[in-house]
Amino acid sequence: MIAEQRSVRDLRTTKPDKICIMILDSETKAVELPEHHGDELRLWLRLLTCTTLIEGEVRSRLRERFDVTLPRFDLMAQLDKVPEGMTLSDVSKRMMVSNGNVTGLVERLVESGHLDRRTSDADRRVQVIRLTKAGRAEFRKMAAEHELWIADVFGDLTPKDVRELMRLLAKTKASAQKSAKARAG
Amino acid sequence: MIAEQRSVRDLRTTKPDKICIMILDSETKAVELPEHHGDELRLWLRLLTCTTLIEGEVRSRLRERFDVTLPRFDLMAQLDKVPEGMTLSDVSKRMMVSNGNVTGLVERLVESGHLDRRTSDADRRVQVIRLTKAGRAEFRKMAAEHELWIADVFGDLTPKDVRELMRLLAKTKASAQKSAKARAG
DNA sequence: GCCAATTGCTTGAAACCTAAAGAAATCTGG
DNA sequence: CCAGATTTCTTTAGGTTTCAAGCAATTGGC
Repeated sequence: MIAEQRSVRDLRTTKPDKICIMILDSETKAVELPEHHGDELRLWLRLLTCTTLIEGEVRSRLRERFDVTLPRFDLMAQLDKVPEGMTLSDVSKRMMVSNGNVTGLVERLVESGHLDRRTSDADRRVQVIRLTKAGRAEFRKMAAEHELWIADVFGDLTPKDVRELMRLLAKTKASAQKSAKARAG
Repeated sequence: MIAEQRSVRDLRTTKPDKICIMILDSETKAVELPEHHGDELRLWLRLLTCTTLIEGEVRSRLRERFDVTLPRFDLMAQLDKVPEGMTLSDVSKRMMVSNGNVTGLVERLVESGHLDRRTSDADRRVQVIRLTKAGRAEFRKMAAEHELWIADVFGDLTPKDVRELMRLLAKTKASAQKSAKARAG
């Protein structure tokens, strides 16, 4: 079982099982490792730090300026893109959160008048939700500022940096999806 | 109020308020926008997608293999780096979560025998927490597999990709911190 | 038509998280 | 020394989140 877990893609080409890799990192010092995965781990931690940092910043600003939570904003953002509305399942897939989570979130947003919810005629299991007129207006106001915040957060990156990051993150996403699929499927 | 919010770094050097920027992006098509922030927004969404994807994957595997949650794993990871222990405030700063959050998290980990907690002699407000022997042993086991999962998740990236991502994310982090500080400070 | 599997959503329990307020200990400038 | 500010941690209230279990509607095979 563990042996299977260890068949990491990195090592597929190396045949023996006990190879030691000698790494000379001029910036720090020489390190010797049986398997060299430290870089990926550091990369992951840095990715996580960036996201957490920015997410916290956006969360604070949304609360300060509009007294709204990030999940609500995200849900409204999804709906803004599709005026004819979407099902709860669609939302949960797009937001990458659990189904039960969306139920509660939608409940509160319907309650506050931002969302409109109706049972589908074709399939009575399905709930279609849309932004109300008021909900859409409020979201647009928030979204406009939000875009400026984000631009500011990434303000020190050159256009080239942005393009390069986009490219590398696309590659990362594909790699991660492949890895997730390999485990589950 | 809004006017203040609009002083985005990008635009600081431009004096008039209604400049239109003409951007010729050879890869896509010419676009004309009063302010060009769409790229940053897309970048942010992609960053968030990557992190959410990987985080979900790690969360699943931790639960499956070790029946442990990600926050607990993260907390133990922080403590593993500092054998002599740290204060709750240290932990909350490092993990970038609220103070009250750490209180509950630590409570449960002390309960389950993974953590050891004691009041500091020098300052009786301070609680110092450390991994117990059992806690450390269990963490090391989890960490070893975790490192392989992460290597697998980033498996399709070349070493050069990894280096470049590290560099760009470092720049992103610095930019985001500067932006956050400018708002708060 | 009928039964089983699937799909869409809801519910409930436990954990996680934040912001804000509060309690206790310590520090600091008279 | 001592009152006020600060620091450290806990508590509280309100949400968010996941997972698992469950219900209801639909679909597909026979």
